[in-house]
Amino acid sequence: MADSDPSQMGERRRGSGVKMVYDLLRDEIMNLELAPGSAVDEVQLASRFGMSRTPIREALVRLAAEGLIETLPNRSTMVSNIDFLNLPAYFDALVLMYRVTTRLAAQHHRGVDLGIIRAQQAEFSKAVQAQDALAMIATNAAFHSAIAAAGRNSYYSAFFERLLNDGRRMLRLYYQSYDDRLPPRFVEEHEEIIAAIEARDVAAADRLGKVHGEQIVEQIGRLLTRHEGIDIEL
Amino acid sequence: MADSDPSQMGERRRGSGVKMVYDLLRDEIMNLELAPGSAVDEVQLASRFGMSRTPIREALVRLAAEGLIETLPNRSTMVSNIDFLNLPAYFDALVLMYRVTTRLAAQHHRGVDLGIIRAQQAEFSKAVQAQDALAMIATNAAFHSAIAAAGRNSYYSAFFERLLNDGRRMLRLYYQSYDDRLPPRFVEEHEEIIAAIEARDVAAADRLGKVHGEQIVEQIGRLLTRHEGIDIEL
DNA sequence: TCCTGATCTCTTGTCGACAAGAAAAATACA
DNA sequence: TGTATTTTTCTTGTCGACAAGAGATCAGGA
Repeated sequence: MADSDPSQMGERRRGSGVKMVYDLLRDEIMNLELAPGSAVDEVQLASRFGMSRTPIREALVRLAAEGLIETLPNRSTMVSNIDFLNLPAYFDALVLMYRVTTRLAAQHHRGVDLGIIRAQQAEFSKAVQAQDALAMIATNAAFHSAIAAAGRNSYYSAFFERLLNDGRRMLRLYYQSYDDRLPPRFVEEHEEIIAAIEARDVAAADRLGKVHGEQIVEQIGRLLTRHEGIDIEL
Repeated sequence: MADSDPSQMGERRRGSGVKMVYDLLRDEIMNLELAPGSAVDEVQLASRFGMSRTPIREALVRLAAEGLIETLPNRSTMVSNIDFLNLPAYFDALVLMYRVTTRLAAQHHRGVDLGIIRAQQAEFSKAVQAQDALAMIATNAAFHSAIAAAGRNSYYSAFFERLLNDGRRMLRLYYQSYDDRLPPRFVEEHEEIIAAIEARDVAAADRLGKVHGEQIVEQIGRLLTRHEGIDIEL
């Protein structure tokens, strides 16, 4: 909330400014520190970061390309609202990508991948024990991102990553209202997923990915909407 | 190829410049009028479009966000190369999205959708008869985009659209070297797909989407790489 | 000839200033 | 008091200029 961050005010390397602004705003938006619908002012950001509007603008253009902010021509820029109308569609896509990425990881993972996945799972487990909702959401996403990376399909990875990021805001909203408790079952399910991947058991990976995804959908979606559930054989 | 387009040089509405540059460059890149690897110069574009570098830059940032151009820091900007290494991954994703979008269209399409889809199919058929490869690629993509839109899942639509756009460059390359002939079978398959959607036959839509996707993969992929083929039940 | 270092050139990255567009505020008028 | 119209204000969109980085070129020495 400080007007400016002194540690960032010194000499900056040319080109680093946009990335810094982009990363920071992205985090603030996804963690709901910047509320959906709240205004994003270029000059304000410029003075906050001690730079001109040009690099700020570039960061905003990138955020807009990802759908995280919206611009009203000539008028204003604001943080995108969370689209609850499309929630069933979102859940369909999410569950399918859970399945596909887990399945591909079982097929294509190599030596280093399991170590990375296990490290993310350790982080996730730690966050669950600490009841830290923000960390749970972030580490859960990182865990599944690592699995997607092991699947060696950059198209799926990119799409999945985007879905997870979109979901972070909704999940945050959910956990905010339910007091940060999350069933330890998720931790166990993660372990089962890891085992299936390690055993290269594609069918099990697929099934576990589906169950795990639907688990989360159940938790969040039941209250908000009737979920249809696509039933597709891969 | 003209240095500048006089019809576009008059008074422009504020904000329309970026869109125009973005759309045009996007088209030129996807139609291979701008070769992969070729340089993209900001000042050159600025003089070509009769505007300053700022709006050009914004358009380029957006193209970069979509992966259509790549930026070497402080040095240069160029049209992205086509990634032939990831072709199997690309085909997997493409076939899956063919299936998913066709299937969802069979489930969720409404009155207006079929008309739009049929219109696109008519365009496609016309392009095939005219042996116009560029038009075939574009109208085929539009046909499947229309189907995806009828499926009412914006996450899938956006992802699929992106895959189709990525594919346009590869397809163009392919047809360039094979003298623009394309089996009329594709037209028939499109008809079958429309019929399945209209009949709300989800299983048939799924199967036809898969077959149709694999058909295209076969045509293009066989020469370039061994295709693995994901076999997943939806 | 080949390596090393300085200089040059070319493109991008950043800046401050100004203009345009749209909403909000203020004013005029019945 | 209510409404139409003008003015103000606030934010974004665009511009031209300058600086920095990184390769390319060139000069000098072995």
